[in-house]
Amino acid sequence: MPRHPDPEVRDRILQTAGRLFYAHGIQAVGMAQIVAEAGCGKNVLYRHFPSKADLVATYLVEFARMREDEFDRVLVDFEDDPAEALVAVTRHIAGLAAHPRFQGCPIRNSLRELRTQDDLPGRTAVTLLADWRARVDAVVARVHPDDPVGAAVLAERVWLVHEGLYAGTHRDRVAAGQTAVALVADLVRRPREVVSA
Amino acid sequence: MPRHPDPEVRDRILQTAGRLFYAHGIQAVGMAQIVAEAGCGKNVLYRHFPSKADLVATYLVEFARMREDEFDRVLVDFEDDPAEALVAVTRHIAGLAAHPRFQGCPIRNSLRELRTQDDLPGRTAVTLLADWRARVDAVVARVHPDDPVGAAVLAERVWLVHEGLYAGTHRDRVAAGQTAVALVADLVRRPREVVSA
DNA sequence: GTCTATAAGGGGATAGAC
DNA sequence: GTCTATCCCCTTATAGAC
Repeated sequence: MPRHPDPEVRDRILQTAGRLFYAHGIQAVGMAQIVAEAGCGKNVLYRHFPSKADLVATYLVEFARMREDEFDRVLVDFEDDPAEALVAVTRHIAGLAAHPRFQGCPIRNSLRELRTQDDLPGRTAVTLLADWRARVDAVVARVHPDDPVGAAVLAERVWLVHEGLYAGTHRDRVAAGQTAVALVADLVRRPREVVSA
Repeated sequence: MPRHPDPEVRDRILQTAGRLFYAHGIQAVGMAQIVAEAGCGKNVLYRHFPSKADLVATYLVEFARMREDEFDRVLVDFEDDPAEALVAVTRHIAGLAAHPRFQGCPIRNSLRELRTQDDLPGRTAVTLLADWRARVDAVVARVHPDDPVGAAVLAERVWLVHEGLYAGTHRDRVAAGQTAVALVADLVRRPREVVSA
């Protein structure tokens, strides 16, 4: 029971909210439940986050930051082999999907759940997803440094596979992960197809 | 203004509910809104559907029935060419995804939105998705009639691509559809890869 | 003052009663 | 068809402990 302003409580609120939002969905979790599980007063929550929309947006930003850190940690081992880096990133996602409590991609989930792209969470999700896509594109570009068209085709294909893996509604997510890794490895190692018209 | 039980009103309720559920999400649409837009009394709705869970489950079943009919209409043109049939099915999904009001797959959306697989909508969605998967598997099996392993690999890959396409969170769903069609065509026409261990 | 805890306001949810 | 009952939502405001 700290009596002085506690900078730690904000992190605890955010962590609790993130865990609940991810596990049960954003709309299914109320502010009262977050307060109860975070063990703080409702006043404190609203002091740090003026509204639920702010809390959701912060949750998405925080998740994206953590995911990009993981992304960087995976990439650092494959700096001189972008093709293998792409496979490794896919394998990393497959590892997430294999977790029993995996519930898909929080950013895509929020877009599917909230629908609107006009409010703060919607705009945040669209921006974060575009940033993430740009990162994947950057890696793919290094696979085909002299072939921008081939790189664009490959990026779109890899992204599509990642979308499928992040969907997370497979009957067997482990098998889906292995399939995604094999498929990306297949795509990335073969010379690119002839693109018609 | 019919005074007797109107068998037509059930369809109107179901159609209205389906349109609203798909457009805005299941949790975001209330029974009052459905009643208002269907132009019937609340008691009529609850006479046909005892609870919202029943209405949602019926909505999912009805959608699956319509989608399987579309599936059959596409397949009938490619009875002797299962590989092209698979590409055609993918192209059909791509056409759906290209629609400006496309919101992904209702069945997958309900699983993502509601999370639980224990209640009636959850069980219904899981069953319908398994049925749909079985249909895709049946077509893929005819592509490699003498190679069950290759067929299983191909089915898993095609399903993964379809999952990605149905996710519907792409920045450009038309491009994603073209990519999916090209990718499935690529997968289905090449001899299968050597599967390691 | 800052924390926790609780209550209230305004709205909308599902469901049922008339 | 309307109207009501009961509950939960987000949000704000109040009451009391340190």
